[in-house]
Amino acid sequence: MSGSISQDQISTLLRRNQLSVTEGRRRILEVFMEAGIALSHHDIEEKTSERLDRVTVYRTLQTFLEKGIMHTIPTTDNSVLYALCKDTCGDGHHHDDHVHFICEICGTTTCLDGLTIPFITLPDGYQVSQVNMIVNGRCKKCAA
Amino acid sequence: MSGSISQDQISTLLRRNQLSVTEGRRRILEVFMEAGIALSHHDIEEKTSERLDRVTVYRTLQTFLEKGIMHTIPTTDNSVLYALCKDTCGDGHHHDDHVHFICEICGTTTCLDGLTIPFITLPDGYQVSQVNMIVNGRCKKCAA
DNA sequence: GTAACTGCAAAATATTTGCATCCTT
DNA sequence: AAGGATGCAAATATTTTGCAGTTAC
Repeated sequence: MSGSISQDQISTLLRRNQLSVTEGRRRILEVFMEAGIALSHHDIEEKTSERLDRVTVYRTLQTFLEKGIMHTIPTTDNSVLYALCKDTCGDGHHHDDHVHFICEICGTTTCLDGLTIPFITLPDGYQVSQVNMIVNGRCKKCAA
Repeated sequence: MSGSISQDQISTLLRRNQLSVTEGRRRILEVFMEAGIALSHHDIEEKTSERLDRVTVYRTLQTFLEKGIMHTIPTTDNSVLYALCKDTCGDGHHHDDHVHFICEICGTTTCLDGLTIPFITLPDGYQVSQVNMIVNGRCKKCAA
């Protein structure tokens, strides 16, 4: 399972974001890549507790959010999930507009940055600077 | 200021949602109607501290979220705001799709339920059941 | 070697729960 | 009168901070 995750990929992602490669950062990225879905802070703590202190998890996630490597996604039950954005991993850049797709069956979260957010017509005089969409539904696998 | 907020309006909203009219619920709705913007839990506590216990604020907000009278809105700094949805106040119904507009200048939050969320094209086979949009920008007043 | 990351301990905050009392209908 | 809402006290949980030791480059 973790064999499919390349350490090179992780190192590259970190370096592209001007971050040193450390145990905490590597481990947290591994967890996200293995999971493939958005995780709560609690989930992450659980999956890293053998190797990382809770405080390191807080600080690392904070760093990742600031760098735009991860994003937070609100849930309907009023909690927050952390998601690794795939295309961000690729190019190390942070985009302003985001579409997150969350599968209601398997929980898979996909960051659809490639998707163009359609123009919406707002009341007269309103100016849009940033749009975030959260799309809930069923992913390809679970739709059938 | 609070003179412009009708107690009738508040009572009606509560009754439409099968909720009894109590001090805590009335006071919290007043605060939101006076403010006109989305508020953090901390804001709400502050504005009600003279009359309500902190625990009542927690329980009342929870109730309002369950009834769909209010919604939570994630912010870019990873915290959560509570917003009273205007059209929900009107008809007492909860809609699945939501568009929230947040003015980056004055903080005014508008729940644009009347707005039709445009169809977005997702990867093959994906099914959409609910969409939430958060639009950041400048409201009419602040755009000029 | 130096700057930055990490773990530990502890403080500060935030949230939940139990229960007795009061209010709404 | 009865069920539910509220306040208070206290238990939990969450998040932040300071500092000393360790690691990455």
